[in-house]
Amino acid sequence: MPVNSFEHYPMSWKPERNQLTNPLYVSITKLLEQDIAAGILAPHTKLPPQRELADFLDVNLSTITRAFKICELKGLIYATTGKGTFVSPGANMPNVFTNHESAIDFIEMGVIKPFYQTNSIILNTIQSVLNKPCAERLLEYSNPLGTPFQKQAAQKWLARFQLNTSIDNIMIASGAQNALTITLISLFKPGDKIATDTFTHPNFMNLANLMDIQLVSIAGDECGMLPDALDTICKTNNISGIYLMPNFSNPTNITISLARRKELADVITKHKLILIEDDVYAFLQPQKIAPITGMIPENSVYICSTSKSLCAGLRVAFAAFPDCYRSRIISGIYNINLKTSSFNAEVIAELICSGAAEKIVNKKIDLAKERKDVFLRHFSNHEINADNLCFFQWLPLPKHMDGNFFEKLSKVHGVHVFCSDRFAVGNTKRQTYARIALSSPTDIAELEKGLKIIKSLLENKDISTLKYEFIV
Amino acid sequence: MPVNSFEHYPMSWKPERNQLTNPLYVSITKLLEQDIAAGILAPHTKLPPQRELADFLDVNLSTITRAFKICELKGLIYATTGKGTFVSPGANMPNVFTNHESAIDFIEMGVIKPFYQTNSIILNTIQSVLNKPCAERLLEYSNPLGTPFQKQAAQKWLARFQLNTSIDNIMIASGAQNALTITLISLFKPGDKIATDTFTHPNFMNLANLMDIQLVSIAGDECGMLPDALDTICKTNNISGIYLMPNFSNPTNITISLARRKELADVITKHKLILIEDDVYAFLQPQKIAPITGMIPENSVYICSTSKSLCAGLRVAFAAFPDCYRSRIISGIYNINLKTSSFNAEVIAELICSGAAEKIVNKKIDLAKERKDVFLRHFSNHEINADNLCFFQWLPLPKHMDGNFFEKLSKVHGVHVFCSDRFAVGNTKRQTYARIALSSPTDIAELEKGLKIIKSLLENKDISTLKYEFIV
DNA sequence: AAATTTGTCTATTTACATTTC
DNA sequence: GGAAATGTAAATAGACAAATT
Repeated sequence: MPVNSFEHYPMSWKPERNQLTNPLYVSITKLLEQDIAAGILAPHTKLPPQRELADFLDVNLSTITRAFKICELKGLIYATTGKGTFVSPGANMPNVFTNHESAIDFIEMGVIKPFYQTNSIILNTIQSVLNKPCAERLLEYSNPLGTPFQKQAAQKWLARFQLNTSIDNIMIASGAQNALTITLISLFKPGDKIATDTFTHPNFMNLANLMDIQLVSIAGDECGMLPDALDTICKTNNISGIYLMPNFSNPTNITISLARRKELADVITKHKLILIEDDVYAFLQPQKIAPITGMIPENSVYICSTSKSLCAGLRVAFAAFPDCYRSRIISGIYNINLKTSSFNAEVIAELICSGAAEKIVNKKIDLAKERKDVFLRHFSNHEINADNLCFFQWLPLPKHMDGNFFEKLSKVHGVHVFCSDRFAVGNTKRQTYARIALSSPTDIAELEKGLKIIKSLLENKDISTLKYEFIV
Repeated sequence: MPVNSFEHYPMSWKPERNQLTNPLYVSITKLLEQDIAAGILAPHTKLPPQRELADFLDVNLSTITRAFKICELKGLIYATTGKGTFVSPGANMPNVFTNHESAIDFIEMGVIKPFYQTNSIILNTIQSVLNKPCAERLLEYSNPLGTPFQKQAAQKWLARFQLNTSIDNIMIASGAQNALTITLISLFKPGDKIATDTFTHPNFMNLANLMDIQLVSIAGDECGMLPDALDTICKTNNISGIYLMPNFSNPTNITISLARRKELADVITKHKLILIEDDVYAFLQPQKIAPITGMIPENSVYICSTSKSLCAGLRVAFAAFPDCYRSRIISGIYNINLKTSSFNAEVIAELICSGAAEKIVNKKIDLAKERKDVFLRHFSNHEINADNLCFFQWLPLPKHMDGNFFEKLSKVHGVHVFCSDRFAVGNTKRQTYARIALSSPTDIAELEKGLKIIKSLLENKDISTLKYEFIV
C-alpha cells in the first residue's frame, strides 16, 4: 500500500493503479506509450520521479526503471540522472514521407530535394553503361561487394573529399539510409548509446529509435559539437558511438572547423567510440576540410551518399570502414541487402570516371549559389558565410514561439517547413528554429514567394500569441 | 563459495572463476562466445545446467540465465526447458558469401544461381525504359513507395501466384533479403520468437540472429510443418511470428500441401502469429497452390522476390501486407531504404507488363526441367515428383556422417555443396543432408560431372570412417 | 503418475553516480 | 560544499512450467 496520500502532490502523470495488469512493467510501458501518443503528455513534460511513481503505483522502483527504459529506447522519453525524465519533443510527430501529399497546395521547403535539373546527364550515362560489353554481367549475383571498377570509382570519389582508403575497405550500399542501417545493425546492439548533436538528422534519429539505440545529446557551438561536453558525457555514460555530419550538418547548417575536428577525434579515440561520419554534403564545401575519419580511420565509418551530389533515384552510397569492422560490415551487407544492384553502382561509377560527375556537381553548386543569394536578399540580417552553399537554412524563431505551431501556421499560409522539434534529441526546452530547404522549390519565383511568406510570418508580432486552435 | 567440489563431475564447460570480471554476465557471455568460436565447444555439445554452472562459478542462477540468453539470441546456443542448453550447429560456420572465392577450382552446387541465360532480355527492357518519356522522373525522390504503374505491375505479378491485393498494400523492396529486414525490424523487436521449420533458409536465420530475434524450430513431415506441433509450442512459448516458404522450401525442397496450408492458417490465426510467407519459388510451381496469405491476409506479409524468377541483379522484391501493419511497414521502408530505386522497379514493371517476364519464366522452367532429368538419371532411387522443378535437391547423407565433414570432403573433390548443419535451427542431432544446387553449374556437362562426384562419395562405404584431420 | 531436473520470467534488493539546491 | 533528489545497473530471490525419469 502507498505510504502517503498523493492527492495534494501535483503529479504530471497519474496512471490508474487498477489499470495495471501482469506483467507490471509491460503494462506501465503501454500506459505511458498510449498517453504520449494521445497527446495527454505533451513534449517536454516532466514525468514524476521514478521513486514517486513507484510509491504511487505501489510497485518496486526498478519496475518503473524497466518500463521507462523501454520507452526511452523507443525515443519516447529522455532522462538524466539528477534531473528527471521528460517526454521527447517530436515523439508524437508523424514521419513526413509517411503521409506524403503532393506539393500542389503549398511550396515545398520542408523536404530537401537535391535539384533534379541534372538528371538528363544521368540518362546518357545509363545508356553508355547499357552499351558496355559487360552490361549483361551487371545483372548477376556476382561481386556482392561491387566490381573492382566500381570500387575504384568509389575510391576516386572518396579521395575527392580527402578520404583516402583501400578498395578493400569500401562498401557500396543502396543509399545513405541503407548504409546507416548496415552500420548500426553490424556494429551496435539494442540498448547501446550513440552521441549526437542536440539537433540531428531525423532519419538517423528514427532509425536509432527503431533499433532501440539510444541517442545522447551533446552540446555544441557554431563550430560544432563541444569536445569537452562529449568527454564529460563519455566519462560516465558508456557511450558506444558518435554520429556527426561534418559539413553542413542537417539541420543546423554548421560545418565543423578543422581545429574542432581534431579535438573531437582525440576524444573519440580516448573513449574508443565508433564514429559514424555522414558527409553527404561534402561536395558543396569549397574549402574541403579533411574529414575526421582521415584522422582516426580505425574508429570510423565514413558514409558518402551520392543521392544529393549525383543522383537521388539510383540509391547508391559509398562508405569506408576499417579492417577491424570488415567481417561484421560484410556480414551486415549480406544479411540486409544481399547486395546492391551492380547496374546502379556501375552507372554511378561511370559518372565518376567519365567526368560527368564533376559537371553535375558544378551545376548544382551554381544552382545553390543562386538560391543562397536570393535568400540573403530576403533575410539580410541572417549571418551566413559567403561560401555557404548549403541546400537549407536554419532560422531562429521568435522567443517563446512553439516550433510545431509555426510549422502548422506556415503550412496554412502555403509553405512547408520543418521546425526544430523534429530534429531535437531529448533535451530541455530551448530556442526553436525552422529549417528552410532552399533547394526544393521548383524555381526562383517559387522560392521568393515562399521566403516572403516566411518572413512576413516571423515579423508579425501578434503571431506568437495565437493558439493552435485557430489553425488546426 | 561453492557448496560442493566439482572435480568429479564431468562438466562439458568449465570456465575459470578467476577469469570473471564485473559485470559478471558480460564476462560469462564473452567466455562462452570465445570457446564456441574457438571450437572448444563443438556443435550439439550439452552445456552444464544453469544451476550447476552457477554453483560452480559461485554466481547467482539468473546471472547465468542472463548470459545464456544473450548467446541464445545471437544464435550461438539453443535451450529447452527440462532438456538443457546446447551449442548450435553452424554457430561456428562462416557465412558463404563473406569469404567468396571464384568458382574456378570447383563446381558450384552450393550457392543457388538462378540461371543467367535470360539476362539479355532484361537489357532490352532497360533500353525501352530508358526511351520512355518519363525516364528522367525515375531518378527523383518522388513516389517513395513506387509509382502507380509499378504498383499495378506488382499487383499483376502477385495475382499470377493467386495473391490478390490492393495496390495500397504492396511494398517494393530492394530484394527479398531487404523485404525481410523491413518486415522484421518493423513488426518484431529484439527477444521476440519466430517459428520456423527445423531446416530453414540460412539468410533468414542469419538476419534473425543479427537482430536478436530467436528462432524456434517446429517439426514437420513431407507436406510441411506440422500444425499440431506448432500449436503445442505456441501454447507455451509466446511465439510472435512464423516464417514459411510455401513452395520448394529452401533447403528441404518441400512444398506445403493445400490441406496443410489451411491447417497452418488456422493455428496462425488462433495464436495471432504474424506470418512471413516467402514465396520466391512460386513461379516454378506448376500446380499454383494458393498461398497461405490468401487465407489469412490480416496476419501475413507475403514476400515475392523477382531475383530468382526474373533478374537477380536488379534487386527488386514485392511484398503484400495488411492494413493493420501499413504505418509500421512504411515507416520501416523509409528508415531502412528511404526508397527502392524507381528505375529498377520500372524495369521489372515493364518486364511484367510487356510479357517479357513470361518468356523469362518459361525459359527458366525449361532449363530447370532439363537439369531435373539429368539429376534423376544419376540419382534414380531419389524420389521426386515429376513436376518438381526446384533449383536444388536435398540429399540424405549416410547415417552417422557428419554433414560438415561431407561438405569439406566434396570441396576437396571439386564440388561445392552445403550440408544440413548450415540450415538447422537449434535442435538435437538428427539425420544429415546435403543441399545440391542443380541450377548453378555453368552447363549440363559440369552438372553431370558434379553429380558423379557426389554420387561416388556417397557410395564409398569407407568415407564415414574418415576423420576431419585427413582433409582439413 | 509423481518427483526431479532444468530453463524462464519478473520483481526485488542493493550499490552507485550525477544533478540540484 | 554537502545533503537530497533522481536515474542506472547489476545481482539476487522466488514462483512457475516444461521435459525427463
